[in-house]
Amino acid sequence: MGKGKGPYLCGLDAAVDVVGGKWKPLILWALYAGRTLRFGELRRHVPGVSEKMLIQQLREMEADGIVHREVYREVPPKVEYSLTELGETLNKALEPLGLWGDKHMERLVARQAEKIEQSA
Amino acid sequence: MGKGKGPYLCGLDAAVDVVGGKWKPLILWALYAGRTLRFGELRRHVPGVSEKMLIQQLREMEADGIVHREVYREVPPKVEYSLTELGETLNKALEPLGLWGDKHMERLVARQAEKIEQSA
DNA sequence: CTGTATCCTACTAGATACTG
DNA sequence: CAGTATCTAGTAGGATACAG
Repeated sequence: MGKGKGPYLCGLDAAVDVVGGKWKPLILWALYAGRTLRFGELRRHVPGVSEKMLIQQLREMEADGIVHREVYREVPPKVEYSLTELGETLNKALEPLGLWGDKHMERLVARQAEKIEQSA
Repeated sequence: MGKGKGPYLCGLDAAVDVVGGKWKPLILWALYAGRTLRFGELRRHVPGVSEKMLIQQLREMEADGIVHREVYREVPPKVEYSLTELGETLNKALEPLGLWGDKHMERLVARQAEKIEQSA
């Protein structure tokens, strides 16, 4: 996401461009409610993500102003990630969507199983 | 989206898998609030979309149970698309996100401009 | 009018190895 | 610990032509 697709046509369009993709929802979820995590911790909270993808997504979210990156000049290095105020407002706006997903999870999982089956 | 990425880890993860991608937000927006549109009308409401992509996304959304497809056996053919009840609940859950996008549109557009510049 | 079929490209994302 | 670099595979998405 965030690939530059021409002017946004509505707020939803713009917002999905910011939160969409395979990893960003999980990152937002991991940093939920003021939580602060180090790079390694965050990685463990997002199962299956590679270092490269995690960095890439974090950098995009940082540039979008929703993630804050705090570097401690120590040895060994320590970097902490958290949501900015804007990020918190985004997470608030995502709450109903998350609840919707929880509520209809079964149906969505079933549909997903079909798709995997088809591609096999 | 909807590519089969293993089990969902949270509701937000599942929901974004359903609404994510380049076109689905615009389709949901076009069918907002009980609106019913024919294929050609819908296409005009989603600028730049190809026939192939529009069909593909609609089929996925139909399979996910959020879009209803009504075929009229006439000549020339006529097909109408609308949201199901589940689709309407999804749109309701997306409302805060759409508002968030509207509110911060300027910032997001600016960030988007940077990205396009970089890739040039 | 509403789709299908085919081919093609660009980008997303994974694996692996390496660095301050 | 927290990244970076490179190489590669898979997939989203686009162009075009055709069909019921």
